[in-house]
Amino acid sequence: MDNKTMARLLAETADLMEIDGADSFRVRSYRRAADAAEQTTVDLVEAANDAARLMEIDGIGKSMAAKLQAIVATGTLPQRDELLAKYGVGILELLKLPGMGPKTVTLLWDAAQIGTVDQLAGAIDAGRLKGLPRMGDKQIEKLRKGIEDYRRSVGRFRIDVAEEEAERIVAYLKKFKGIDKVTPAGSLRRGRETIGDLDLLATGPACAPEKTGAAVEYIAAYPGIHDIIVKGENKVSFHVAQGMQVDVRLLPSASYGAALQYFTGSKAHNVVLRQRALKMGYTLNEWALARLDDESIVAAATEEEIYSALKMDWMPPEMRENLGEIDAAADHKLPRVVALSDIRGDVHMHTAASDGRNSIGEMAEAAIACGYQYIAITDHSKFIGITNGLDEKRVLEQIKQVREVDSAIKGRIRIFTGIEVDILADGALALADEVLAQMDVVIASIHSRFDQSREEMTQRVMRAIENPNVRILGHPTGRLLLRREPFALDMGAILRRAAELGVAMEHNAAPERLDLNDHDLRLAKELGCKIVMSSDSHDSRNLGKMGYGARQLRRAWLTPEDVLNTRDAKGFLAGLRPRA
DNA sequence: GCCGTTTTCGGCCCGACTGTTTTCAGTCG
Ligand SMILES: Nc1nc2c(ncn2[C@H]2C[C@H](O)[C@@H](COP(=O)(O)OP(=O)(O)OP(=O)(O)O)O2)c(=O)[nH]1
Ligand SMILES: [Mg+2]
Ligand SMILES: [Mg+2]
Ligand SMILES: [Zn+2]
Repeated sequence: MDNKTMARLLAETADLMEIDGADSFRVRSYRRAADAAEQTTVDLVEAANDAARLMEIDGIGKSMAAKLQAIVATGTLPQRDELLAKYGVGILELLKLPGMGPKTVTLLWDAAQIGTVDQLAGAIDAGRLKGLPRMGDKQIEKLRKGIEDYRRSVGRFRIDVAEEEAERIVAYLKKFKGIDKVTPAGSLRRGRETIGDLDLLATGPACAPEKTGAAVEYIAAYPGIHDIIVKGENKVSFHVAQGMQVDVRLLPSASYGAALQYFTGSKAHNVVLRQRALKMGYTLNEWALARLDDESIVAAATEEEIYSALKMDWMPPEMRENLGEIDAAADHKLPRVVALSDIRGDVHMHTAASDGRNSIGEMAEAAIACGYQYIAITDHSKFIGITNGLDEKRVLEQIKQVREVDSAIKGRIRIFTGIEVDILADGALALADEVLAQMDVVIASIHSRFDQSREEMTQRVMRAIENPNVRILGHPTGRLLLRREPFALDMGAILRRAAELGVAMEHNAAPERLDLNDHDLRLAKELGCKIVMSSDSHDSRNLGKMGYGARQLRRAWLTPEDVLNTRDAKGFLAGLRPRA
């Protein structure tokens, strides 16, 4: 049992309760608890014997704490089991169809004994839906298309992929006279590692009420469109050929701040912010913040004005996940989170000596162009499955080469020696200790045997960081976004020990990794671990591309002090694990 | 079911779009 599974059980229970006709606020509290289980840094299994500790988590009360304890003890939740026995598992998938909500699921179940997607598809083909309440021809066609879209849907997208798509669409939209500004919002603006859809805010005179007709037609004529989902006066939603959904929202320039605030979200942040507005005698929507009594507008043009009228500091979009930022902003206690521009060096990169493309000198020149003060050359160690990994002899040669280039470059940048040494299946390292001891930056990483059990993997990493030469744990979970799951690991135990030893955790900023993720970065900070953000470049052109990584650090509320490579070269080395 | 700068009871965000609704329900952002 783990937090993620517990979150899924609670979310499924919420879905089932809603289909079963439960009170909607009660359903909402289950959804809230599911989100809390997923986002909390408390290990729910560890905390299960302490109800008071569970109840400290926002959204977990007395009753939810007891349910969490039951899940840990038995592996299931009786409520969920009973409802599943009544409706069958297929009902959960049915609810996932676009356009399908709890009311329609209940109708189909009561009136036509439909409880799975396949049964629905069969009923549509057989014409069995005709005559059901609220089931006209258009509604039935909508459901048929819903099944088609669901079966074709590809899920979420990596943020770099989403951003590229967004840039194409933004460029098209901006060409329309009267659309002044197109601002990406939603999870893309918040910097989430994956993006469910693109949310684009269009503002300008052509987006003002009663005047949107031409702009809407122009948007709907975007050449990349596969199909249009909805098209109204104030918004257009469509799929592009690659399957990504795009929501374009049109609002007048005077509402820009309220609109951007709304469309940036997150949903949970919006709901709490709107509740705060109500308590203060205001109402907040995407058009404006207005007084409840005479409906006069208090703020609308900028986000700063909205937050300020709510007696809060403005905060970066990355922090808007309802994880304490509303209270912090109201108390004027928001931390100054780290920015990409704070980064002064990059200490994980490969050269042509192993599987990179460039020489040491080329990497150094590229780093100078990025404005960095130092880099470390960290090629792979010799290991099965690694192209061209360095053995002890080649490592020693490379140390010499690095020192030569470093002195030839005459202080324009500092080049540290280093290695990305493999952690073998038993936790030993792939290079001899005497050699590792001669290098500045020793990153230990796992590139093999991802299938080990949680206990084996935890022991393996523990043994590796106990080696006094290891100064950074590289891409600690090994995940590849949307391709390979993180390996099973007791992250809390690793981070606690790493903090004691002074081993820094890497945030690998390659967009397919972003490892550690935002959640584990928050946990690392809580447990006192230092972080190093690195590009893991295999090509000099990728140096400096750590923007998505910086967004993850900000999502974890990390400040420059938490990130070692915001320091100068001397400070960076001093922040690493002390050498014996 | 959760929660408290009026509350331990009585609230719980707010608007756009679609369909068959003759006055609004359902779904989604
Ligand atoms: N007030 C309010 N705003 C919402 C609600 N649902 C969505 N929003 C706002 C905040 C969201 O960030 C924004 C875009 O909605 P999306 O469904 O696209 O969510 P988001 O982009 O955050 O995540 P995603 O990666 O697309 O799954 O719209 C809601 O129920 N109430
Ligand atoms: Mg979105
Ligand atoms: Mg959206
Ligand atoms: Zn690696």
